[in-house]
Amino acid sequence: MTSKQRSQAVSDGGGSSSLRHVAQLAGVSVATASRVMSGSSHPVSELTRQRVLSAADRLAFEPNRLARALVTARSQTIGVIVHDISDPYFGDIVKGLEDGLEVEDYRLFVASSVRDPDKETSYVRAFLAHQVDAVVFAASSITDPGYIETVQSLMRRFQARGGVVVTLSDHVIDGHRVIFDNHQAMADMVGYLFERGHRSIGYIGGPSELEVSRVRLAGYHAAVAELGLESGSGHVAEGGFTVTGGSAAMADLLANVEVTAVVAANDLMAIGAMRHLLTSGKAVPDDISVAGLDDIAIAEYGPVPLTTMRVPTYEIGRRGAEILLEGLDGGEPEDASVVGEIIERDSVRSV
Amino acid sequence: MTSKQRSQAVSDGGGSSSLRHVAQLAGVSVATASRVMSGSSHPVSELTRQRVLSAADRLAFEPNRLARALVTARSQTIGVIVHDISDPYFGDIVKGLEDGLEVEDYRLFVASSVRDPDKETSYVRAFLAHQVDAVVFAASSITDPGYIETVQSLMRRFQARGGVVVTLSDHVIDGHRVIFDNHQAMADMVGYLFERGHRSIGYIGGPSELEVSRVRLAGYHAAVAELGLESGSGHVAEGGFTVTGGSAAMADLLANVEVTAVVAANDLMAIGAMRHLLTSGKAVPDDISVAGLDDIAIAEYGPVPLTTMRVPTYEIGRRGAEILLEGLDGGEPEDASVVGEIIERDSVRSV
DNA sequence: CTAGTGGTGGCAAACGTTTACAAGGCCGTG
DNA sequence: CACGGCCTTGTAAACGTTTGCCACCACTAG
Repeated sequence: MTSKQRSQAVSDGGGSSSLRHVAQLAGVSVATASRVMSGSSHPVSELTRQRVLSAADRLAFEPNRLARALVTARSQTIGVIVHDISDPYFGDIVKGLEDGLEVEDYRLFVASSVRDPDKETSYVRAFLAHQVDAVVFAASSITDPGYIETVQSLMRRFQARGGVVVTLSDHVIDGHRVIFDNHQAMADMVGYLFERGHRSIGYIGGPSELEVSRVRLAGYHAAVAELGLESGSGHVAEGGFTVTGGSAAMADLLANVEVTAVVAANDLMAIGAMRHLLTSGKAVPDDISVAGLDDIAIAEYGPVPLTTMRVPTYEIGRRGAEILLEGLDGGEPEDASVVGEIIERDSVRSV
Repeated sequence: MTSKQRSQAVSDGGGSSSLRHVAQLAGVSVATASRVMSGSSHPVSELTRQRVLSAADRLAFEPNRLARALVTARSQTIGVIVHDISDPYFGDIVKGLEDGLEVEDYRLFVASSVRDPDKETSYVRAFLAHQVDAVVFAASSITDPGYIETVQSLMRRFQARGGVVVTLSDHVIDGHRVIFDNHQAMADMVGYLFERGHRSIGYIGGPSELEVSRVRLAGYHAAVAELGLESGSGHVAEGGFTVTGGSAAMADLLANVEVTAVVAANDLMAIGAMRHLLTSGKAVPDDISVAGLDDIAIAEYGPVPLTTMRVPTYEIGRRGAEILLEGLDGGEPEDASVVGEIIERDSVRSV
């Protein structure tokens, strides 16, 4: 035994031990130790198996996943891109992913792009460098030509060498998808208001740079047209996807047209709209009804409990995980589709 | 050139390329290629540097971080344990960590323990197996003896081999800390109510299994004693850390004692308390003032905008990142400390 | 003209695994 | 008694990097 070997053998209580130490202690070859620790299908006698196991136990051996990944070309890690992890919308999705992936022992890298194309591509690159087995885009596309081209090509190469990619929101990249139909959701919400007797329905839209804003607005227009409702450019106002954006847009709307109901592109804006209404002396829903879309946590506890449509974020994550696992297994999973549900609370009344 | 080599050289547009391909294309050794790609201090002539760079570019070479980590013993990854990533409280912290770590190019593993000791230890083990450079406990301790012992010993070994550990919430593990003084925060909030003229202040507490509940309750008691306020067992009620928990506790409190103000262990419970008050015909703040603690997003937009104390979650993450970086650099960073700030909104009035 | 020096480059080992291949022992069968 | 085969184990190469050590070259100085 060289002095180097001795010092390692003695490191029992200190640093991390390798398969070599386990093998040594058990009196077998590294190969054999590997076979029992990795659950290989290669047969090992019960006696030696026990010896290895107890040696591993005594050394508190934990296999080095990096080394394993290097040879198996499977890292058991997955990269997730979100817009912003502090946004519960994405938090829920990530949670769903986590739960769905847990059984298979995958670890998640999470990165917030804050909608910056450069950041996002750099994160994607980093994921690839870390040899993730899959990357999931939880957030919808950024509409930047350079970004799209780069990520597109990166992902193609990735897929060519066996990588799996799944998108959880409207995205241009090709990969497996779980789809929430924002167009239909908004149209349904307008339909719901129509059924409650509303005939003049205003729309408070989000920033047009975001794919999801456009899709939801299109859903509103489609429903209005189909139902033959009043509409004109005065019926729609835009603002940022925030409470203050919603307030401002509500003010614009009020200045132009008379409506009995308003639907907002998301709940935050709906809450802003309510606040503006309330502070300017109008009652919700008695004077004007307000509906949102998303069903974020705040929705239930706002100034007036908000009627909205729940988008099943957690479930989106779960389904994403299923698809991902199937893809990783070499299967060709079908895209999943997920539907919303209108949550009736107090901000809409029948007329 | 063997056929194997050819097929790899040709894989230009397909799979990922290794340093060997780059070296080959540039007509240099792998060692030299490595030196330019890794920014080694070993000198390389400008000419060959350019040759390597352009070869790397043509092959879209991206170094394999796993292989690098194996030899350098630095993975550039960090494991983060939270209670629940869909909880914006933790989302904010993680965001802060992300932002603080971005410049140094670290990747984050995130895992939600959902306060399950077994899950949490298994995640910690997994992080170690993936050779993270640091682990951060964003969530406070789970009070389970077996859990504590296991994690304690795991972390000691980890630190012994150079790993960095930082805790962002009351935690028993030793490591670097960023501290938010929950005791003081609650005492300050009681003091604030006192200054507003309140002399009979009720307390709505969270589940006693959680360290943070106990600490905040202790802060309340300390302040009440120091200020010489009315108090008795009737003045405090407990419930889950949720809106419904807050409602129920509020009902209990009302049954036992008369108060002019109530402070809740967190904002969710404060909102629950307000809802109970409002639905049972009492006005907030005219009949009873309500204060919370945390300043979650909902706080501002609740039934009545909530007066509360902001705990600077994002900043906690940022500071955690700084400490972590310093520790990784071999330094001995001091613990950081972070303070709250009372946010005055509409739920408290002076009497 | 030779020896020393400094700047570049390559060889090969190492990190901790997995796994193809081969080899040894033992048993049963012919 | 010899041979084939199965069961178990070991040997060594491989994954893609980094890095210690050495070698080479061109200069410069004596």
